Amino acid sequence: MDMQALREEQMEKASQIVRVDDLGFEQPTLIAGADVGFEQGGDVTRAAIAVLRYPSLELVEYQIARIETQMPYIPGFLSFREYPALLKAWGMLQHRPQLVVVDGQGIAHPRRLGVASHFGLLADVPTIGVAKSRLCGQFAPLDDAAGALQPLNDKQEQIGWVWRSKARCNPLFISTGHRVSLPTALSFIQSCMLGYRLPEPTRWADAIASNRPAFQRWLLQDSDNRV
DNA sequence: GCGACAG
DNA sequence: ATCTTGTCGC
Repeated sequence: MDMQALREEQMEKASQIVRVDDLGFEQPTLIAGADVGFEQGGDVTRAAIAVLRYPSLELVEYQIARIETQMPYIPGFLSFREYPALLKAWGMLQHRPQLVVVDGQGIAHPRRLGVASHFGLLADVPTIGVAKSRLCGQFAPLDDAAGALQPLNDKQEQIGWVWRSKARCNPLFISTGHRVSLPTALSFIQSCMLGYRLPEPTRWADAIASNRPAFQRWLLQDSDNRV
């Protein structure tokens, strides 16, 4: 693959990313979490999108899309590996979320186009990037207490936040995906917490993509409700 | 040249 | 990311 061409595509699309609030709603009614996993040694890419009601944060719908893996994982080029499956899952949704929390960086990326930004631009939906580790940028030492916050900076500009969502847990890396400002990205994620390290949209998407016990229990309860 | 490096 | 049991700490 032509890495230089991908790099230029990133820079071109990054210039289209909207970093200020252009949400299209006062308070959202439906939000979503998106996560991607892999099967069969990496040959199959699986994207899960969970739709939650806001602000109650109950799960109302989920979709799982599976496609043949298109690209290897290369740091800085994750979005090209993950967005095709994400777009497929997005197209399968019966509900239309007004904002999507994507597992990965938004503009906290060397060329300011992490997977959250890339997906948000292609789907034309407001997105926020929530990553579990750092890709680039620097930040001051973070206090141990839950709620500790530091700006994530790179080349004289703030590209995100480092936020300890829970005590004794590694911090989250939160950044603008698309059509959301940095302050809004942080406060919105803070309004999606229920006592765990990860915000609910991400937590549900992760549980669904990995078929976790919490998701299996929800499936049972849901089938009982339908009977 | 060397180290770092989302998922 | 994924492969996987027990184990340490609150």
